[in-house]
Amino acid sequence: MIAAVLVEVTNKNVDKLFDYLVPSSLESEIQIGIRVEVPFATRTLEGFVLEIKNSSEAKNLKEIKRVIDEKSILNKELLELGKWMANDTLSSLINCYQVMLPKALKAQAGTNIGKKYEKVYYYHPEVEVKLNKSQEEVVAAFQKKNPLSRSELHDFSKARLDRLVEKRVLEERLVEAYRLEQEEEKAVRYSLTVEQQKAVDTMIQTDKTVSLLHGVTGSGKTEVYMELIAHALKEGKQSIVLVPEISLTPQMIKRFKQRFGNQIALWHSALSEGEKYDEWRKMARGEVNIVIGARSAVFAPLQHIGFIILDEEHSDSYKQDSSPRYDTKQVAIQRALYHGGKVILGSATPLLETYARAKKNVYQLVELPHRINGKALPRVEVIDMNQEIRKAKGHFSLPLIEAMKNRLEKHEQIILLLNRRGYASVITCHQCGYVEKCPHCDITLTYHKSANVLRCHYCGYATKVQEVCPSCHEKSLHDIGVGTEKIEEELKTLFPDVHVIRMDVDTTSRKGMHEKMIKAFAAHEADILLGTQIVAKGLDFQDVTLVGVLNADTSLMIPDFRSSEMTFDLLSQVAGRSGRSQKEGEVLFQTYNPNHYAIVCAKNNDYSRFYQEEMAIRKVMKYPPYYYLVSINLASRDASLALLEAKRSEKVLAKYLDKTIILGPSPASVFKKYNIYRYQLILKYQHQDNLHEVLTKLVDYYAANQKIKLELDFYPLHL
DNA sequence: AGCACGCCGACT
DNA sequence: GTCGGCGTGCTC
Repeated sequence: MIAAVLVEVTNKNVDKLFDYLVPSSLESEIQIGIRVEVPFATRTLEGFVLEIKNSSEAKNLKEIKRVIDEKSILNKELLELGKWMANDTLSSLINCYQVMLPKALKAQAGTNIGKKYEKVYYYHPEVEVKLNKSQEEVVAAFQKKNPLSRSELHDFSKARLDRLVEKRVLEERLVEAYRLEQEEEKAVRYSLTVEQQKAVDTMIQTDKTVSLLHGVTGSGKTEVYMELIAHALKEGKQSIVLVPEISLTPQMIKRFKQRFGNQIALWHSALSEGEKYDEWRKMARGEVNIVIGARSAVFAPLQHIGFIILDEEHSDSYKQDSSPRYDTKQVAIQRALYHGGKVILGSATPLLETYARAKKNVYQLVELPHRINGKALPRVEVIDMNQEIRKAKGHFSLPLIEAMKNRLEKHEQIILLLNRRGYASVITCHQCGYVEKCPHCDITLTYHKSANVLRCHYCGYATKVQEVCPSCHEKSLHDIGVGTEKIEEELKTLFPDVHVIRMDVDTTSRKGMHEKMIKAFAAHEADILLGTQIVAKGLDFQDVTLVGVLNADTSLMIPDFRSSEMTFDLLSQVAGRSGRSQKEGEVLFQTYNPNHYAIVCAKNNDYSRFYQEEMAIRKVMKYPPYYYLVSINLASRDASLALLEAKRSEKVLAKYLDKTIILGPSPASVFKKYNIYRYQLILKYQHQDNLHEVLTKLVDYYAANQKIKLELDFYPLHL
């Protein structure tokens, strides 16, 4: 018997099958998808058995050393999914398998993450011995339940139990346990509105694999998801609910537990590797029917998938930013096709591509245009900072200060958003908000201090930094950038007695801090929650009646073709944080671009107009959804070598890709990181049949090159 | 990836 | 004379 093994080494050169002899003693244990230990050159490696056969082309076969697992780790579906992914992203197969598994189950020599065992005591009443009073007390505990775990016998000391074990009245056994206990919540029923019920029915009945659930904030998407899951359960099918990491809060999980009790497994980065291993086994053994998790939960080893739901489907967290750069949506679709299940994409502000597909009837479009409590969305006002800046106190305009005063007097709460995205290296006019854009790519130029130039990191266009603003002719072009600390200081001057919670990457990076701050604010321990992007996401505070965005435009200046879309998403989301309960909410956007469509549409909660405006630009500028993008990065410690190879690649690609627009080479958005320099090529195309073939050749060409690393991204969300 | 093999420069 | 630099090639 011969086994073809894919070894753990993540390198394109060894990303192929190696044949090994299976010693007869191991023949009964070997299965496809199981892990084995094999000799490989001078080392011992782990790998997955992908084929079992009787003959081999290779000679001098070595023997498999050891079989690691009792049962196969990768089932037929996951094995196929990995192959599809490797081909789809042009990354190594072993990498694709590894990314689907918890560390405990990756092929990786040297990791040792074990199962947890718990001591369980069995009571044997048939054993006839004399017991004293204390021992009778212990035995009495077994009246209701037998056996009992050690934790259930917490009241009794080890010594006390040991005596009974000696007498053989009790028997100790070690039983496999899970680190995360299933706690039962009491079931809460939800009733759906007519609109929600209609959405559920449509998504169940449609013959399309993918549905887009487009619902305004507060339209009750979560109840719709739960109803779909319940429907699947009735048919004996399981579901996966994917959420952005940041939304995976205890409150959110609680809602699902209240409805579905202990049928849920969790999957997110805060779990320890041991916990992940346990959750994975619960899924693989069919002990749970629902998996809630972040991106990689899309690989949950469930057997009968009914629904895969992607909440906040526009979130960039669904894109893996290292190899394999898979798109969670594509993986979900692939799995749904295999299982005959369905994919549900939910968002208040769908990704432009998603909405375009729904409009074209590729996806089923389902709209939830109304808030569940029948309340109107909060009133949004745009404050034109061009007018207000002279009267403003620091970063606070008079209308914002007034509104804050008013709310504070009523003891209502305020959220302040400091939009810090794209904060780095952008030159802007502090008088009128002007930013210089690339004439070819329509993205903000990045400031390169050393050469004192502004450069487009898509196409490489460069121009000298101006002294005077071309728009308002004031001499006030500066690097942008305000931090939350500065704003907090200003707040203290404006409102000396007010309690502020500051939430940004710095204050929330410690584990559990994010959660703690949210709790504190919910408990009214502060009047103002000041933070970056993080405050915009899905938080639900009853007493918040004012949301202020200090600088709505900053994200408009991000050097990325999605900057308008990101701004619209952010503003729409943060606006939805105000007036969640009975009190009426109010939202203020401070901006230098009061007439920009992203801001106007967010103010009017008008997704459809935003969609039209943005689509027109995408069409002219040849961006998605009209064109597909591929980003190619060439990285090296040697900057000039990276550039040279990027230029060579560009020539080769230009020769073979006749219908593709090639941009660059240009310095990548993060040009230098960890002393590695990166140049970027961007491909834009609509139809290019040989694209995969040509890029495969390019990948293979650089696979052997130690000095250059080629990174390919077929689904770049950002460039 | 990691390691062996092999071919050229500056040292105890 | 040898130690060690890294370019090349191989791993069932």
